[in-house]
Formats: sequence, C-alpha cells, structure tokens
Amino acid sequence: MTRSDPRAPAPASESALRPDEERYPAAQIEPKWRKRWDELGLFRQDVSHAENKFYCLNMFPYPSGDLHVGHGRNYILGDTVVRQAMLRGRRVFAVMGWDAFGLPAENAAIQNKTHPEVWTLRNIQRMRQQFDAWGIGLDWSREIASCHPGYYRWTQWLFLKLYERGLAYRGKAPVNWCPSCQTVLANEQVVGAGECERCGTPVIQRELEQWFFRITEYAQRLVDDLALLTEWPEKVRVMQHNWIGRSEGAEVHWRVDGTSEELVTFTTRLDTIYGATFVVLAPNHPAVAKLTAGRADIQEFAARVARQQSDRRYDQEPEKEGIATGLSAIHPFTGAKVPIWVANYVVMGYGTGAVQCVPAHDTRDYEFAKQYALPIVPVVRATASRDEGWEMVGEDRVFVGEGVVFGSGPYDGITTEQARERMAADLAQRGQGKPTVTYRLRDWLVSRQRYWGAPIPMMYCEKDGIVPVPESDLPVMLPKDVEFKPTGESPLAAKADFVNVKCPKCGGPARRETDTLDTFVDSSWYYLRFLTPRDETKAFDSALANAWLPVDQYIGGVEHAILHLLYSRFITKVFYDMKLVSFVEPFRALFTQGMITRGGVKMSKSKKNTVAPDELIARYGTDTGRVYTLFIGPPEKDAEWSDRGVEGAYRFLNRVWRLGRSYGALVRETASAPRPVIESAAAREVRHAAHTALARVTRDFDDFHYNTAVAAMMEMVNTLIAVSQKEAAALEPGAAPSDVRWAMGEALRLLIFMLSPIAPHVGEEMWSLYGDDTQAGTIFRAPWPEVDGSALSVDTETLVVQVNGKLRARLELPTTLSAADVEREARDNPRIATLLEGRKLKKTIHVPHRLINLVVE
RNA sequence: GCCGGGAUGGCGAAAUGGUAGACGCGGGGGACUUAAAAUCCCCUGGGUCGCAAGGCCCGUGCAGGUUCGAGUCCUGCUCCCGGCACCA
Repeated sequence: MTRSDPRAPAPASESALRPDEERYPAAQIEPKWRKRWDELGLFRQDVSHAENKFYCLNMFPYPSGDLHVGHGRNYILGDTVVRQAMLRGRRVFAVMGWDAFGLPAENAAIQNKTHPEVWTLRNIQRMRQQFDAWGIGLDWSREIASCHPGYYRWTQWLFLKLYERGLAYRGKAPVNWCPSCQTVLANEQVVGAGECERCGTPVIQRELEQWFFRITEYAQRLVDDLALLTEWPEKVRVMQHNWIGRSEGAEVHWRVDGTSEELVTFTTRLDTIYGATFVVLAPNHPAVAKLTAGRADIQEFAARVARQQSDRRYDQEPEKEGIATGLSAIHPFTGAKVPIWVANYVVMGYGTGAVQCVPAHDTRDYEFAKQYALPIVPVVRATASRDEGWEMVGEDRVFVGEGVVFGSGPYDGITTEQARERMAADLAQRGQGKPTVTYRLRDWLVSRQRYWGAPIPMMYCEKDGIVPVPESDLPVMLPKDVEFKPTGESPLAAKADFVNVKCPKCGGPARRETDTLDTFVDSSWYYLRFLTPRDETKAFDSALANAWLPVDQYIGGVEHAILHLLYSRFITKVFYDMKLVSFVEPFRALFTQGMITRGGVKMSKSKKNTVAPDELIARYGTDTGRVYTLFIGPPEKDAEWSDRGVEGAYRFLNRVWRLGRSYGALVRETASAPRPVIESAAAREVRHAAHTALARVTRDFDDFHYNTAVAAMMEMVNTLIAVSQKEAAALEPGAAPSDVRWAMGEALRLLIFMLSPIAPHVGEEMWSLYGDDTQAGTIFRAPWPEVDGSALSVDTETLVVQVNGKLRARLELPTTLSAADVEREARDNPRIATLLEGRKLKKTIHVPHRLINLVVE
C-alpha cells in the first residue's frame, strides 16, 4: 500500500484501511468548513446587542502583498482567542482592515509603473485570500481600508477637529528628514542610531514649516493613565513612560549681567544651585545669536556644533567642547556672576536649552569643568546612614546622589529634597523661577511630502491666511493622475487643478495644502470605525462605541509599543474631551506577540527567509500550521521556525484523526447513555486524562499559554492511544457497553472542544461526524464543557517521603487515607524507620498529593 | 549610563515554594513489513555502584541568604536581549 496523499480526495476504499494507515485529509475537508462558516455568518456580528461582548482586534496590517507564516502567527493567535471566547459564550466582534496608505505603495509604483492604488488593492485582495486560507474568522462585511475616500474623509475630519481645538498647528521647526524617502519623519519614526524607521537611511535635520499635533498637551494624562492599563505588558507601559519622559524640576531665571536679557534654565537639581559655577547654552539657543552678535568666533563655533548635533549618529558621545561667551549671568540666590558658555553637550530639544552647571554634583558638568578649568564647588554631602550616589568620571569620584545641603546660605543643613522645595518656593515668590515639569515627548509632526496619504484638509488664502476646508467639502479627494516621483515636495504640488482653489471665506484665490498626513493618523482611530464602517454621516457612532469599546483584547507586534499605541491613546483622549466617547483608553488589554525567525533573524521578504503559507497548507493543511505556530513556544516570545516541528504537529493531528476514525462513534453512544459507574482502572485513567487536560486547557486559554494547552492535549491523546491499545476488545464496534467505552466517548467529545479553537477545521469535521448535538451546524455554537472535579482525583498517590528535606523514599498510598494515617505509614516504612531511630521528630510537613517531610534534630 | 526582560538537556521549552526537565523536535533500540514509508512500544541531563532488580551523588548563569524544602523568594554579581540616552 502506498502512502495516502492528503491532497487527493480519499478513495472509497480508504475506510477499509487499518486506522493506523490513515492521515488527516486536510485538502478535502478544510475548504468545506470555511465555506460553511461563511454561509452561517458565524463571524457576522449584530452590534445592536453588546452584552457579554468581546471585541478582539489584531493590529490591522499594511497590505504589502504576500503574507508569510510570521504574519500568520499573529492572526492565528487572534483567531484562536476569538474562537475560544465564542465557545465560552462571548459575543465576539472580530474584524479586519488595511492600513493602506504609505510609502511602499509609492515606491512600488515608481518601480513597476503601477498606480499605488492598483498595487494596494491587488495586495489587499491577495491577503484577504490568505486570511481565509488560514481559517481566520472575520466579519468581512466590516472591512475597512484607510486609503478609501469613505475612510480618509473622516481622517481629515479628525484633523479639522484637532485644528478647531487648537491641537493642530503649523509651525517651523527643525525636523527629521529622510533623504531617501524624501519626506519628514516623526520623532517616533527615527530609530536606532538616528535612522529612518522605514529604510534605515541616516536621518538629517531640516528647518521646515509643517503641521503638528499638540500631543505634548496630553503628556501628563498619557503618563497618568498608564496606571489604568493593568492588562498591558509591563514592558510596553515602561517604554511609553520613558518615551514621554516626564521629569520634575524647576525653571530658574538668570539676569544677564550688563544687559536687560534674561536666561531661563531648567534643572531637576535646584538643591545644588549654590554650586552652580557656570551656565551653558545649547548652540542653537536663540540667546546665543542675540547676545554674541559681534563675536564671529562664537557664532561660528555655535553653528558648527549645532550642525554636529543634528547630523550626529547616536552610537557614541562626542568629546565635550565649549566656548566662553564672555558674558555672565547673575546667580539668583547669591548675586554672584557666573560665566555663560556655549557647549555641545546641551541640546535645545529638552527643557529650555539652557542649563545651570554644578560640576561638583553632575558628571557631565564635572567633565566639562575639568577640561576648561572652571571652579568646582561642592554643596551636598552624603549622610552618614546613606553613602551612595557616587559616580566615577575618569579617576575622580563625583557625588550625584541625595544628601544634606551645605555652603548654601540659609538652606544649610536641610536635605536635598527639602532644599528643592524651599528654593523653588522662594524663587517663585521673587518671580525668578518656579517648579515645572518637563517632558521628553515632542509634538507629533504629521505632514508628509508624499503622494499616497490622506490630503491635509487645509488651504492658504492670501487674505485670510490658513483656512480649514469646510467639513461639508470633505473628503478632499486624492487626485489619481499624478506623477509620484519623490522630489522633496509633495507630488500634489505639481497639480494645478488640485492646488488652486477658492478661499471658502472670501472667495478669493487660495492654495491647497499639498502635504499628506502621516499614516499613523489613519491608524490612530480605525478601531472606532469598524462598528459603522459605511456611515457617511459621521466618523463613528458614540453610542455604539461606548457599548463596544474599549477593545477587550488588542493583539500586535511590540514594534508598535510607542508609535501607534501612543497616538491612539492620545486621539482617544481627544475624543473623550470632545464628549464623543466615554472611555479614556482605547485598548483594555494588550498582547504583544513575538516574531518568527529563521536562521535567527526576523522573517522578511527582503531577507529571503520566509516560509510561504500556501506550500505549508497544501502539504499539511491549515490546521497543522495553526497547531505548530501555537505550539512553537510562548506566543509573546520570538520563535525559530522548524520544518521538523511542523511534522510533529502533523503527527499529532493525525493521531487525533485516527482516534476519531476508530472511536468517534462512541461520542454519540456516550451522549445517549447515562454515565455508568466508573470501575475499571482503564476507564478511570481515561477520565482522569480527559478532565485534567480540560482543566489545564481552560486555564491556559485564559493566559495565552497556547503552547502548554497543546501539550496538555498531546498528553491526553497519548493516554487515549495507550488505553485504546490495551482495551482494544472492549472498544471495538459492537462490543458490550462498558465504563471504558463510555469514558472514551466522553474523552473524545472533550478533545474535540479543546482542539477546536486551535484546529477549527479538524474540530468541525469531527464534531459533524461524531458530535452529540450538531444541530447548529458548527461546534462554535455549542457550550464549552465543564470539568468534572471528581474525575481529577486519583485512587492512589505516590508520596515522596523526605527527612529534613532530603528525598528518602516513595510510598504508594490510597488517597483516602487521613493525614495521620499517611504519617504513620511514612514512619513505619523500614527505610524511614531506620533513619528516625534515636532521633527526635520535631515536626511533620504534609503536602497533600505530593510529599511528607519529617523534620528531625 | 538609566529603565525593562531574560539565562533550565543536543534543540524549542514545562514546572500555585514541594519528585526539575512535562510536551515536542532530534538521537538510540525494538515490533510490524520481502523492504521502505507510515504506525506502535521502550530508552534518552551528567556521574557513579550493581549480573540484575534497583540504588547513590551532582545538576536550573555565578556567590551568598531565608526555609524542613528554592529553578521559583531575598542580597550581591556575570552575561544576553529590548527600549531610551550628553534629558540637565
């Protein structure tokens, strides 16, 4: 007999084969069930009822074309979560959309001379098929694409709303510019050592006028509300916290000696100000130009260093360099004159760009002071009880910790913490400073000089200046016939009929904004759109949103830990302030899954290390791929792809399949018969295996531990197969009813349930063939089975007997024995008895079902 | 440098403070077969004693500690991964 080919339809003679020669015929059954789910509308959700709702969302993908198994892992995980929730009676909402604007489409368009839209829509179609091939259950009637005018109209609306609220503004600022993508980037899109997130090209700085969203206004709330996100990974919360970078400190005003100018410094260590021996300005601080107008050497130095700062690769810190301005600042407490310097180690982008320098208590200032022979004045000493906070600068120790202040006039003797408070209060009283909070977070730069994005709905009128497009005129349609070569200016700028418009205010000539929106604006609100995806009257429905959101489970890659998640949180808070939603956070629980690697690196098209799902599915079936990707390891961790591992998953499914072929009929037999008295050891073993597995799987599903859930099922299947071989006669068709038959039927029924979220096609097929109530036409409408606690217990237990924690003996005892009996048995054991002889027993520790430990002197 | 997360067999990994290595991969042996494939069974951390049944010792990155008992808790390190970084 040749091996059966799972791709070929099974010949009629197949059933005549010995069960152990059969394989799970994936190609024959899997498409059938996908069609069935579609017919039943299994994943269609009527959103008018939201009780017991479960909104599960995978981050919507960029339609880049082919999906590989690495992508598959994300969606398989999400689908398993959804199906398991469905089995447990939740009203699931599972949807999919496309983050369809963006650079790759444009780059592909330039390369292949295809319009970005054509390229994008073709990819979407292809990916939709792939989702289907993986058996991902989705309500496709709610599909959205951010490049569709029906969607981006509302992205533009969002922009107008932010503009109305003063949260969108046009400003000139040094911005990150990618010379390869020919566009500006948000701070969040600059990664690694100052490289473009997309293409890896080193980013340079340019001074440009651009649109920004005032996310900094929400910095405090974005920090505070992290505390609400208890079901987010700690890692992501910390990353967001660091990114926002809140630091508490004080603003200090310094008069510049001999001028009417004032400098404002920011410090977190106001307590050390009596040790401030100089002040440093960032090279591009506005005061530098103003105060040193006549000094070409300083101007040149500042210009050179500013350029270095902006072009710098972040991999190493440059040597400290500075130049004295010859000017002095008046110390706000002592009235002393301290020199003002310009140096390369202070940046304009944080705080005020001006810093008080206390070389005795700051390593950077210390290094600089040493180099330029500036005075070092200590004003804080460590306390006797706590001598920590020393750091090394070369050979020298610098005290940067907390302690007690001295040499600080009226503040001598108080702690650094007290000093910070009192000094700030005193400064505020004199109008020379105040306590402030500074954030690392910058405003969100949303302009992009590229074609394939949502046009920014703004105009520039000669008379009225910046004028928003009236809401009723939305969408500002993206013209289709455009040259989209990157020139550093939006391709839209070259289209006269797009650019030249009438001012809605005065009717005079106006120019349209030609930049498009960052695609992260598109994705900052999409989770709200799925509820009313075709609504032409509003972006989303508040009542429905309040009923269905926040998203109960959000799933995606950790690479979005900052960008997308921060922006979405921000936009949700804006909607909250607009009273459009009643919640402040969009995603209640977040799960960040790991990547699949091959050869140790992330699977990606560019690295040519992908595994195509089509081939895998053709050879082993979708469910094999699903079982494998969930069994590969904990889903939050990266995992290395292994073709051998796939074989293992396939073997497991085949074992399940053959069990069904051999004993599936017992499921119905069991269902129609009351549970007999379970007497035989074999029946007890089967029930114990089945209910233990059910208990573990139920628990593991709740914690995303799909790898151990599969392991639990494998163990159960191993037991069933072992018992089936020992009890072959009793299990044969037509044999007399018995407790083993009943137990096997029950076990298989439970197995079908446990397996279904992970291998839904196998589950459905087995349920339809053997299930005890297949009326609804799908197992996913049947209720999840209950664990029978009595089946979990065993008759005897192997107790480990220890003396003083050392393993000494094993005892096989009935579980019905009382603790006292167990202890007597342990002490009566010959080996233990000899150990106890002549020693005094101090106490006995009895851990039920595990061990007994006798503690002796 | 700061913050977070890790480190367990040949490999991916399991272990509410209670028999470390479940489950899977790989490896070895056996059954079935003319043979192979498939399937099924047994063994598989290291060392050591024993003809054998079966023992014993060591073992979760390193050094300590708490505990009757530590992969798990505590203290101090080492290394790896991720994030941020002259952030004042």
